[in-house]
Amino acid sequence: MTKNSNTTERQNKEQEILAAAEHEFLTKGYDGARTTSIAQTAGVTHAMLHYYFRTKEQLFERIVDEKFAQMSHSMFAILGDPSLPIIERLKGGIAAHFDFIAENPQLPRFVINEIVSRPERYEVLYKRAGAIIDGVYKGLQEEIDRAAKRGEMEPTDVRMLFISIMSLNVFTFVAYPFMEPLMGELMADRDRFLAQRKTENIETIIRRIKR
Amino acid sequence: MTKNSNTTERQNKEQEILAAAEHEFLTKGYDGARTTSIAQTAGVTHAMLHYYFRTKEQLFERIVDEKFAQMSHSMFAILGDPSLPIIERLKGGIAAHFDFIAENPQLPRFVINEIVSRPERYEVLYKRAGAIIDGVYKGLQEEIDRAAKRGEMEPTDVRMLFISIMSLNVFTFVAYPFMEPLMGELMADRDRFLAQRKTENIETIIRRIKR
DNA sequence: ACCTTTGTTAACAGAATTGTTAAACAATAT
DNA sequence: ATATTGTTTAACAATTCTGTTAACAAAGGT
Repeated sequence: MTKNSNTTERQNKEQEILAAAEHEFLTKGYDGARTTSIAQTAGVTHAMLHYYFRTKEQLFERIVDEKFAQMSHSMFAILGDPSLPIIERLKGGIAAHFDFIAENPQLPRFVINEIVSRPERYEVLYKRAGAIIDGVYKGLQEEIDRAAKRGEMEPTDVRMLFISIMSLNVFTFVAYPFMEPLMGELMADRDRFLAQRKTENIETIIRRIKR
Repeated sequence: MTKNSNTTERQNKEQEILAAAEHEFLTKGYDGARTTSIAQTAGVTHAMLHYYFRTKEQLFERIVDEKFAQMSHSMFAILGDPSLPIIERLKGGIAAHFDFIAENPQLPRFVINEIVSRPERYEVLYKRAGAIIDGVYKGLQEEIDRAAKRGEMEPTDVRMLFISIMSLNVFTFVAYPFMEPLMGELMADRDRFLAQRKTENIETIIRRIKR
């Protein structure tokens, strides 16, 4: 075997472990996850898992970092395309956010659970994030203020608007397993339901802000 | 000591354990919860906890049963007062639902996590719940259809409407610890923020359904 | 060919956690 | 008073899980 195929194999194993860990942590959380189960899914002995990632904690942090980055990515998606008129921009932003969460449906629940169970850990991270978000959203707030002055839309607090958008988009996925058995045929066809839900969420928000 | 004061003490201990267990399970989940920690919080030895509730599993189920009942209660609150005109009825329903969750802010996250982590367990429960909800909501759907025919509101699918209401109301609390550090002064005064959020959610839904 | 580095395995150690038990203790009824 | 029933405690058993170690294998560089 050449050097190349070897490092590839090594990377493969690392990736296998990471993939298995992602699935395990996202479905069962840190406490419910078992390193032996992750190793088994990845097709390696559990000693190998420790060889590659030292501890469960460190493996978990790799996943957490990735998921926090994705979560922040998803939130920025709401901002939409600044070159579009405000209403179109928001429509696009809501849709992009929805699609992103649709591809990572377990993401919000995982991130929220993690924050709830160990808030201290993320205080530093949050201080920075809060400042960044503050700055970025300020721009949108100003554009909204101008549009409102022109009478194109209701005066609106961006932060409240964002909470509403996230509520509508995120809840659909966070609560999916809870709602699905209660809703009968409505949710039977997942793709159809999600498409309906996306337009519904856009419609709901637009009606809220259009004058 | 009389027989009475004795049974009272016993009930007190049981209640103490249950209260401690509720807090532990709701904040940390089943896997993260520790029976020793519950016992300590309740001020009893951990052997006593086993004496009263046999196993962690059984103690957990006591809490789950209560929380599922509360969750179902909260959802029925959305139905509102049938004697009111439809718009007023919905306003009241949304507010009642919001207030209920506000008093049990950890409830939805707990119930959803439980369903996600062991769906099999609740299949039976769900079959029944699905049928009940189906029947109850059908009445509201008919009233909405009549109001729509009279031109008082948009034609609306009750189930979609319910998902939107739950999204807006529930997300506020599920994501509270996640959003709070990001939102600066907006969420600094919790009571004020919740009051704002409640009227915002009502306004959002009403605008969606009013013609 | 030899040595070093890296990867792999199996067995095991340590810690934490749930659950049990036997015996002491308290309350009550007869 | 005493038997009975229920409650409490402390010690311990059993299991599960994470993390380590020591021996071994493979590969690469010199």
